[in-house]
Order: sequence, then C-alpha cells, then structure tokens
Amino acid sequence: MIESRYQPSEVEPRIYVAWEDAGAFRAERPERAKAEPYCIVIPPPNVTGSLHMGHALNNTLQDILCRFERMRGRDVLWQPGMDHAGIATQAVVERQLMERQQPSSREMGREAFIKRVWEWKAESGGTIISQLKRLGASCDWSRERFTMDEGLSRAVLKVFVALYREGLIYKDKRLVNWDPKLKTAISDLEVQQVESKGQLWHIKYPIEGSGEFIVVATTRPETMLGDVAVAVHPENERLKHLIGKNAILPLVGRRIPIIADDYADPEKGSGAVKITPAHDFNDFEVGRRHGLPLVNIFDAAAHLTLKNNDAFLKDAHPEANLLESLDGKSREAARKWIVEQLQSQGLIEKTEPTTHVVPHGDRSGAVLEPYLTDQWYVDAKTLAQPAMTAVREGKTVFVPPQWEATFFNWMENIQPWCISRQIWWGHQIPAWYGFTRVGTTTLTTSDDELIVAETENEAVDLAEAYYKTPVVVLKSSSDVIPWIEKFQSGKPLDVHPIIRDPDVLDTWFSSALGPFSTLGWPDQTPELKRFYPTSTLVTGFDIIFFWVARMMMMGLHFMKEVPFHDVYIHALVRDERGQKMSKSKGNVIDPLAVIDEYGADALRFTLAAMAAQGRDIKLSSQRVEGYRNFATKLWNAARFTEINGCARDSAFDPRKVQETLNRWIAHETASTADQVTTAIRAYKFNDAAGAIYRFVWNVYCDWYLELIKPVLTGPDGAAKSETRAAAVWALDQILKLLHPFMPFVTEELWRVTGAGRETLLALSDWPSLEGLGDAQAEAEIGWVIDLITSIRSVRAEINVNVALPLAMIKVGDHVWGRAQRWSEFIKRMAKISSVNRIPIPKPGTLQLIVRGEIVGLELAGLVDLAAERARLTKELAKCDADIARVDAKLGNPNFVARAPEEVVEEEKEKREEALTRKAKIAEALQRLEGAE
RNA sequence: GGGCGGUUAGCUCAGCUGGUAGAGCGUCUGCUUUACACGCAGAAGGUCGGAGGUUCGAGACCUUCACCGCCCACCA
Repeated sequence: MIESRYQPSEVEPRIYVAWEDAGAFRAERPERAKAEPYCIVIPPPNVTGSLHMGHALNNTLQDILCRFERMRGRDVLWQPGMDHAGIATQAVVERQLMERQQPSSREMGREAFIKRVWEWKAESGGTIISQLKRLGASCDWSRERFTMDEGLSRAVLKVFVALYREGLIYKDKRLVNWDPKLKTAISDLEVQQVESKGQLWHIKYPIEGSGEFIVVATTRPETMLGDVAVAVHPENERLKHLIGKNAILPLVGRRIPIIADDYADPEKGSGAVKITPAHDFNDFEVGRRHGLPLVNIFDAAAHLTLKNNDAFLKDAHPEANLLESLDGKSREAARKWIVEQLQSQGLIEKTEPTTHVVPHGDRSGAVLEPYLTDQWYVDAKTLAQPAMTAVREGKTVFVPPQWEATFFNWMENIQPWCISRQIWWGHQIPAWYGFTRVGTTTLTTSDDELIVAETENEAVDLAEAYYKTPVVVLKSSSDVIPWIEKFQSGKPLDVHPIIRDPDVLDTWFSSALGPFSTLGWPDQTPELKRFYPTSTLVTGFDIIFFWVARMMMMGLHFMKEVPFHDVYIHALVRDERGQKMSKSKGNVIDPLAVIDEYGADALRFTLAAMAAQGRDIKLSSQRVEGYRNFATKLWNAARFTEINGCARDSAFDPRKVQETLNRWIAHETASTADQVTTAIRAYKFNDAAGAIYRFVWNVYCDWYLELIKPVLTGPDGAAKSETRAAAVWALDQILKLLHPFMPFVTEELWRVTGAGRETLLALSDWPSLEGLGDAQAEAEIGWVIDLITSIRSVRAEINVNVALPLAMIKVGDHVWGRAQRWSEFIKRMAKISSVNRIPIPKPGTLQLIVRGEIVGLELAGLVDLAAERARLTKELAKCDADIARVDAKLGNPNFVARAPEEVVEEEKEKREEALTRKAKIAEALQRLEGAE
C-alpha cells in the first residue's frame, strides 16, 4: 500500500543506490553498442567546492538531457570530473594551516605543501560528488577524472610542449596584472574592475631652470617615485611650449623630460600626465614609444623597494628622509607620506574627490598592480581563428544564439593569455633553465638555454646534448648557491646545473583540454573515438571566455574537430538582490538545505521550470514548495490507481482502446509526449516542464481520474478492465515523461507500481506515441468538460449547493445522445440529480449556453429572477461586444483584402458563433420575461 | 565610452516565426466530494515602462526616451 505522503528523504538515497547498483549510468552498456552516442562533459566543479545553486541548475539541466537521451536509447556518457582550482585550493589549504597554527606553505616547502594539498583533496574532494548524487546527477562515476590525475597531467604537458614547439606558447617580459597578496600573475579575465571612490591629486612638478611648474593629476601619488617623464599632447595650446624641457621630480630629484604624446588628453586631469612605465599599462606603451627607462619601485608584495634599487637610484637625488621613511612600506603608507611631504612643500595644487574603477583580483580581492615580470603566454589570437570559423560555419551552435555575439566580440579582440602562476598547486611548467652567468645574488639564464620537454629525463637529455657535459637537476633555488662560486671561478664546468621553472599553469589551461583529455587523450582510447566531438556543453555565460572559448581553441587545434556541437548557455541563479552568487561574497543559497526540506525533485523541477532562455533566475522557496506539492499530487494519483485495482496489462495497446475516455487520455498523453520531446530537444526546459505539469495535474488528475471514477466503481466488464489498464498505462507514460525532471519520485513509483517490470525507469524507453490523435474523442470529452465547468461556475456564482435537475432545452439528437451517454459522469461531477430533454424550460430555470446549446438548471423556487435577468443581460452585452469587435474587423476593407484568408475565415466563424450564442441568450432572456 | 539583457496580474516569472494576455504563489468565496487540505470547486486582479512609427492588426517588429541589471574597456 502506498503511503499518502511522498517522503523524499527516505526514498532518494535508496533510489540512487539502486541506479548505481544497476550500473544505470554507465556508458557503453553492451546492449547499446550500436546506439548513437551522446556525450556531455561536466563543467568540472572545484575540488574544494560544495554544491551551490549554480551547480544545481547547471547539473539539473545536464541531467535532464542525459536522462532524456538515455531513455531515447542513446549510448549516453555524462563524463564527470573535478578541477584542481589552483589558486582557490592553495588559498584554502594555506588558510587552514594558518588557522591550525601549523607551519606555513613557505616554511614547509613546496614538496611537503603539495603533499598536504593532496591530503586535503583526499579528505574533502568527494564532498561535491556526493552532493551531485543527492541532486540525482546521472554521471558515469566509474569514469571520474581529476585535472591533476596522471592522465590529464600527461595531456597538459603534451599540449604545452606541442604549443611551445609550434611557437604558440612563449615566454615574455611585459607588464602583467599582478596580485600582490597572492604574489602571482593572473590573466586579464581574473581582473575585477571595481568602482571605488578616490582622490585626484594635482601635483606641481617644478620645471628645470625656471620658477614655473607643470601640474600633473594622479590618483596614485606614490607611483611618482617611478615617474620617468611627463607627457603633453603635441597640440595642447596651453602646455605645448613646455615640450622638450625637463621637470624635476619632487622628493626624488630625478630630471625627467616633458614629452609630446597623443596619449595625453588635454581634457583629462590637468592636461599633462605623469609617465610611470613600470606601473601602468598605458604608460608602458608611452615609455616604449619614447625609449624611456623602466623604474620599478615595488616588490612582489607591492611594498616599496628603494634602497637596493639600481633603477630607482640612478639619476635620483632623493631627499634625506625618503629612503628611510619609505623603503619596505606598503602602497597605502607611501601614498600618505608622499602626500604629506608634497603638501608641506606647497606642491599640491588641489585635491578633488573622484570615482574611478580599480582593478582587483577576483580571488584575493587585493588591488592589483601592473608588474613587470617574465611570464608564459599563449598566442590566443592565432588559436582563436579556427574557433571563430567553426562557430561561423555552424559547427558549434550557441543556444540561445545571442551569446554568439559575446563570443565573437571577445575572440576578435583577444589578448595573449598569461598562463603562468607563481603558486605551487597545479601543473608545474615543463621548462628547465640552464645557467650562463652570475647576477647579483643568483645565477641567471639566457633564452637559448631554455629547455621545454614533457619529462625531466627528456629535459636532461636535451641539456646534455646542448652542454656536451653531464647535467644535474637542482631541486630548489637555494641549491644554486654552491654553484655561484664555480661560475665565478671562470673554469669550464664538467657538470652543468639545470633547474625547473617553479611556476604552475593557470587552472583553465587544463580545463580547456577537458573534452578530449577526460576521454583519454593523448591515448587514442575507444571513448575518445566514440564520444568526441561531444554533443552538448551546458554552462553559464560567466565562463564563456574562461572556458568555452578556450575549449574551442584547444579542441580544434589538437583534435581538428570542435569539442561540442551545441553550447547551451543558461542563466545565472542570482540572490534576492540580483547579485551573482559567489563564495567570496558569501551570498550563496544552499541547495542542499532546499533538498532537505522539499526533496531533490522539487528543486530540480523548479530550476527547470524557471530556466527560460536568456533570463536570470531568482529563486523563490514558494515556487519550490509548489513543485513539492506537485510530486505529492503525482504520488497520490498513483495511489489512487492502486486503490482502484488498476493493474498493468502487458497486452494493453493504446491504439486499440474502445472507450471514449480512454481514447481521449491516449490522445492527450500523445500530445503531451510530443510537446515534452520537442521542448527538450530545443533546450526549452521551462516549456517541457510546463507541458508535463499541466498534463499531470490539469488533465490526468483533474479530469481523467475524476471521470473514470464511475467506471471504476461500476460493474465489472470490458469497459472497466480496459479503463483500469488505460489509467495505469497513462501513468506509466507520465512517469517516463517526468523522469528526466523528477527522477527520484518517478523511479520510486515505477518500482512500487511495477510488478514484473523488466528495467529501471531510468533505462526504460521514452514514449513514442505517434498516431494516437483522436479528434472525435477530444470533441466529445471537451464538451463534457465544458458542460461541467459551466454548471460549476454558475453554481458557485449563485451559491447553490443542492443537487439539481439538468434540462437539455430543445437540443438536437446529437447533443441529446451525448448528454445521455455522459449523464452519470455529469451527475457526479456537477452535482446533478437528473438529466432530461425538454422543449420549454420550467419556470425558475437558470439557463446557460454551452457550446451553442441552452441547458437549464432547474432551480424551482431558488432562482432570483431579477438577478438572473441581470446575469443574462450582462452575457448578452458581452456577446454584443464580441460581435462588434469582429464586425469592425470584417467591415474594414483593408482587413478583408490584406489579412491572410484563414485569419479572415476565422473571424467569420467567430462572428457566426457569437451570433448563434446571442440568439440563444436572447431566447433564454425572452423566456425569462415570459415567466415573470 | 562600447556591447547585451530586462521593464507583462500583489509577488516570482512564461508568452515561439505579429491575429482580442498565461502559470505558480498570494488574495477572496465555497467545500470532511472515500487519491491528495502539500487537496477540491469557483472568482477577482493587467490601458503588457513612456512616446512615436510600421501594419488591416503590435506585449511581440522599428525609432526614441526613462529606469534597473550584466559584460567589456578605462587606476590623469
């Protein structure tokens, strides 16, 4: 016996185990060897992560597609994976060390630290997997991959070396976005522009040999220590006379030229702009154009470094206390000190508040510095070309299509991708350096001694061939020290040291390979052959640049084919203020709490029902509650069939049903199956969810189950047994159609109602119900429904509850036949005592029009004649309005001439209907007058 | 500054290639109708942000304005 309430918390874990035990999610099941493959590679969640609402939406949609295609008989591989998330994970572990007052990463050293991260991964890396399982994700977990596992790491190294050898990866010294908190370079995409309030200081720089000043404006006075010029626009009438002169940099005493450059916008700031090439991207370009020196004043933590700074000290005559006061200080402290000094010297012309955007690191939140370092870059521009071509040619399609524009916009302006990170957790760059000479404190390298190889052994071989001596691989930078002396001695070395680049790759570098690396590449595995290119990528628009574009580039370069045919871009689930949810903001809504309260099915259905293309989702718990109720409704419908002895009949054929009600439900079921199938195939998850919802609740439960009650409680016979079988058949179709959206409750019902089932619902066949359309049954039952609805409506309006006789007034044989056939049903559902055919209604009959026929509710003394006349008059007026509207259209010669014929016909039919209806109402009204 | 999206019932949102506005929740009225009160039956509620235009006809198309949001660029 089925319980009256569905209990998700009891059922869901059990059902998931049943799926796993049956291997239901395994790809390449033997019986599907000849089936068409379908593959989705999961956007790999961070290994440190836990499920947030974005994951819930993303994976619900993927799961709907996978379950749908699996039921349609395809060989489905939903390839799961996890991302090592370099910076994020390293930060988590470092914070943990700090909280536990254990040795810091620096103190324990690289090797020990990485070991520690692996331990953390082993400990908590499974969290997100178990959470995805709670959501119902039907991934093939037997194939789970991790970006740092052996195979994927091999893919990373191979790709790096190949691109390097093709000249598509290179090392370059230029300004990068530097995170002084994490002390690493980051890519342009990891920069968050944050609008913030600041000050704009106008500073007077004395002009050499005159009492004049040139005024520059800056929001960052501390960078003046690195100024090497002042730029003025060549056509700046007010200032161009100063071009060619020199200014003396206050506090520093450096003599800097006043140069002409278009970059100096006369409208901005003071019209003259200080040039600090080592600390500003624009100034860097100006500096290069004018051959200016680079004066870097910061260390990796963005603390001022002045004392041993050759570039700074050259040509400088710093004021007495400057070095002592500033060396080692933070940017903020330096700013304060410098402003005070300038103020006391009267060199600040004015200060004004300003709003400007300041770049922040998206991970650390720190204010970034443009910083001059050696980094590795990918030539993204070259790789982008085939990716753009593939999208233009429709080999990869964005859904909804407007995201194509976003994709192109970025790809057309793509910049070199900085892939090196100065952290430890990640794929260490497979590059080794040999040494040529001695710098101040370390050995230094030159470009021709850079060795890139997939393995250390290969690197050693290459180095030995180059040096023609044996080679020793140093393990850490401190190992360099003993070699300094050997180099200084000037004697030829009989053994050469090499050392591996300490940097690791951007996490997205390994993610970019996902579609082929998770399938086994570089090995030519059967999976790779079968499932690449994958079918669909499902992801949020926030990672189109980070991930989608880069997968396109890498996939096309290494596999010569697009990584996926369709890219479905879904909305972001936002918080109540419309803010993007993110861990760092701490505004995440926990989907697991929602699952605990309402069940995974309710959450999934809510997300699917709200996943209209091109719009963000703001989740409301009321909505989830509504869909939890929906699951209960379905549950009780199944319970109803069970109670009424509706058993599965394997011989049941929906094409051969006799009873009109059963023909009708077959018709409706087929129509729903068609709608759901079409909608899912078009990625219109909300339409699909809406179609099945309406069918279950408003058709199957509200009408079909109610209408068959008289049959089920009636005498045994062919009609009853057919109806029992049909009710269960329709329920089975519902379970199937709903399964991709609500896998748990449907699978459980499938089990509970399923004596003699051969497979799990997850592996059953998707309904294929062509040819079940039945216009005649539809018309007949439609009439019954209309009649019952009309009676109920008017009954509620006049607030009469007792059973009443129903009079079919002056109806034709056809309608009378229907009335007789359905009288039992009408009596039951509309609370009617008897159904009679009469020519003239008795006095006190309330008359209503149903599909052009007058039916009467015999109220005897209960009817209020005045109220009834008012009601009919109102209906008549409404009818007149309808006729007037249609007449206006049909009376317009333009309409008749220009509108399509079928539209005109439709209007004419409407007119006919309205006229008939009007006549009937008039008739009823007239009769009423007579009665009075 | 460049681009994109939004503005529809009290709330959250649907509305496909133009043909007299829909759902869920909420509200109101009435229901122990033997599957379900996480329910049943009914009802109220919208000049579809403003203004122009195209069209026989516009919530849907065009122009423009207003407000909200997002992405990209920009430390003068």
